[in-house]
Parts: sequence; C-alpha cells; structure tokens
Amino acid sequence: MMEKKDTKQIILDEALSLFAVNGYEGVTVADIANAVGIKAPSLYKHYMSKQDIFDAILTEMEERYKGQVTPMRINGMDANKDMGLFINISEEQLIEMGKGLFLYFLHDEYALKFRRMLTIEQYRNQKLSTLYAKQYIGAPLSYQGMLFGFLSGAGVMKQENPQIMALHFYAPMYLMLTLCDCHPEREDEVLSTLEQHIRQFNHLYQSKGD
Amino acid sequence: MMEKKDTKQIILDEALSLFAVNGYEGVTVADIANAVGIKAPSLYKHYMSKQDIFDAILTEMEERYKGQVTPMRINGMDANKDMGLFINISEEQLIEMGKGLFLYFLHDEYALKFRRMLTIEQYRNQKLSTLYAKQYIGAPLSYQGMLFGFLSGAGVMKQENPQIMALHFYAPMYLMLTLCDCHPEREDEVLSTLEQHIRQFNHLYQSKGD
DNA sequence: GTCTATAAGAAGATAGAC
DNA sequence: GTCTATCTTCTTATAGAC
Repeated sequence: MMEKKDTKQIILDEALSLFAVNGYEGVTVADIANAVGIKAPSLYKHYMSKQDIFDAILTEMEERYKGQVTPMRINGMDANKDMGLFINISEEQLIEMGKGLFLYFLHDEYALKFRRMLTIEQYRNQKLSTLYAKQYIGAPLSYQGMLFGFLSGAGVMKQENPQIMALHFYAPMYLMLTLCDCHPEREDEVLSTLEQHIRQFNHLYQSKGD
Repeated sequence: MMEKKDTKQIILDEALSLFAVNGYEGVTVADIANAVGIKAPSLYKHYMSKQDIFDAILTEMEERYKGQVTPMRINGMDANKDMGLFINISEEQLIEMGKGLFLYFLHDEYALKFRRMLTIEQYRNQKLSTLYAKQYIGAPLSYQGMLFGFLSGAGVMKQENPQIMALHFYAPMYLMLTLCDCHPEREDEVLSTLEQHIRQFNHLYQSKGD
C-alpha cells in the first residue's frame, strides 16, 4: 500500500516549483498538469481550482513550520536550552552552526522554493507579506536577540544592544541567502564570506578582545 | 509646447507601478491602458507589444543609473573624493548619511518600484537576476568596501577586513529596506533601528574603543 | 482518476473609422 | 492618437466516456 507518492501531493510539489519561479499568474494549470504528468482536467479531481492549489501549498507550509525549526533556531522555541550550547562555544563551532543553518535554508527543497514564492507574491497579498516578514526577518532576529542577550548577560559577549547584535549577525546571512537564491554558482564564494563574517563578528563582540 | 507629459512616458510610469506589484504576467495591457486613461489598442501606437513596454522600462532604468548615484555612493563613482568627507566624520553625520541614503531608496518613486519589479521578476530572467545582484548587493558592497579600506588604512577605523566591514554596514540596511518595501507602516521603527545599527557599528569599528 | 471534447471568458494584438 | 469592432489564441473549468 502507498507504493507511489500521492498524486495530490505531487501536484503541490510541482505547483510550488513552478510558482517559485514564475509566480502565480505566470503558471497555468496546464503547466502544473504537465509537470505532474497528467492532463489539466485531471487536476480538478484533486483540487477545486488553481487558487485552491496555491492555498493548499500555504496550508502545508504553515503546518510544516508550526512550532518547528524556524529560521536560525537551534532547539526550536527555547533559547534557554540553546544557551548551554553557546556559553562555551568555540569560534569554529559558531561557524559550523552558521553554515549549517545557512545551507539548510539554501538546500532544503521546500524551504528554498517557498521562500522564493513568498518573495514573488508578497506585494500582492498582505497575508503573504506579513508571513514573509515574520518568517525571514522578525523570527530570526527575535530569537537571536534573545540568545545574544543571554550571552551578553553571562559575560561571554560585550554589553551591547542584543537586538542590534542579532541584526549584525543575521542580516549578512539574509543578504547572502537572497544572493544565492538566484546565483547558486556563487555558493562557494558566499560560504567563504559567511565564514569570514562570523569570524569577524565573533572577534568584534566577544568580551575579551585580543 | 510639451504642455502635458508625454503619453509614451506615462505608459512607462503606470506600467512600472503595476509590474512592481503584480509582476509581468499579473498585469494585462488593459490594466496598463486603464491606468493611463486610454483604451488598450491605443497603447500599440506607442509600443509594439507588452514585452516592448517592459523592455523600455529596463532601458530607461539603465540610462537613469548609468554612471550615476548607485546604492550608497556619495560622490558617484569615486570613493577617493568621499574619503575627504569621511575621514573626520562624526557619528551623527554618519547616521544622517545612512538615513538619507536609506530614505532615498525607500521614497524615490522609481527606485522603489524598480527594485520591487526586479525582486519579483529576477527568478524568470537571468539578465534581471544579474542586474539585481549588481545593483543592490555587488555595487554597494564593493563601493563601501573601498571606503572602509581607506578609513582602515588611514587609522580612523580598525584593521579588519574591509569587505566584511562593508557587509556589516550594508546588510542591515538591505534587510530593513526589504522589510519596509512591504511594510511602510514600520518605517519609523526601522529608522530608529537603523540609527542604533550605525551607532553600534561605529562604536565597534572605530580605532579608539571607549 | 485519467482522458477527450468543449464551453466560456480573458488576453494580446490588428483593422480601420474618426 | 484614440476609439470600436474583431480576430486568434490561451486559460480556467466542466461534461461525460472509459
């Protein structure tokens, strides 16, 4: 039983792939059907309309991220748990962590495509723009702000505004992510820059300067 | 003569406004004509096709930016000239400059709409993705890297990697710009964060720490 | 659940009057 | 230069056979 993947799910996957490049209006139901390997009318046995497919993608993504690993979190929701990991973290470990999170965002098929789709569609839909701002800006900054607040309080890092520290840590990753989205061929170069960024960040913010 | 704005130019302006929200495929020639205040067939007296209108927008923007103020530059192409301004710049002046450049990007009608259009269309068109990467990432980082290299060499700022310094200065502005694009109501909050960012950046990187 | 056939409307573009 | 009328193709969606 369940030998092959559910057609209903395949439709979502292929539709997301197409929406993530061409946007909602740039994709026809025939395009989606063709990617799935069926004819357009067959789609309507699985979904009521093109808009219904789009909405189903949103719903699935909401489920997928609910209470789960949102951008740049380690132990999910709880920065307190992560504190134990960070309080004696080495620079090399910090770099590995940053790279790992960065590459998750860049290489996870769904994370990448969904981010691109939101990027394209955000201006037409207030719900999507709010989701984008929360998912890719608000949540990571808030979480990391908490983390750097702890590290600052514990004396591991300098007594600077933790919100701005989070901005200084995350914004370069955000910029490089949007760069790699369209230029995957620059990934090696960007990963090298990411490493230098974290090294210099750590150097600037650690309590005992060299 | 030339009492009213050229219809040909109005078409470009209105088309850009629409493309910047809905993307190329999300806009019909009837939409554009309606925004201009004429009927769709009349458009074809000015442009050969819908694609022709889109291309004309690109061409105009290329002209507009050619050898001119690209993101975050002060005296255009020449960082050497800007050096004189920066070498004894106060923190307050640095903040004013950062805010000024930020607000130019956010409030200049064309700059804003063109950036949004590129954001939407970049995944479908390699020329556009290259332009986006150059205009909003490569150029500002390159220019500021040069500037911080000078300031570092002059002893005004610490001896750190100037490319990474530029990333630390510009990436937060880039992030906040993409945030404000969809959430103009958060502009005050973001401007306050921008100020704190530049203050903390200056504090971290200036040669004589407090 | 998938297909072919087809309806109903939208979209890009042209013709020709004014 | 703008309009109405129209052409053609594309697009969403439905009907009904298999």
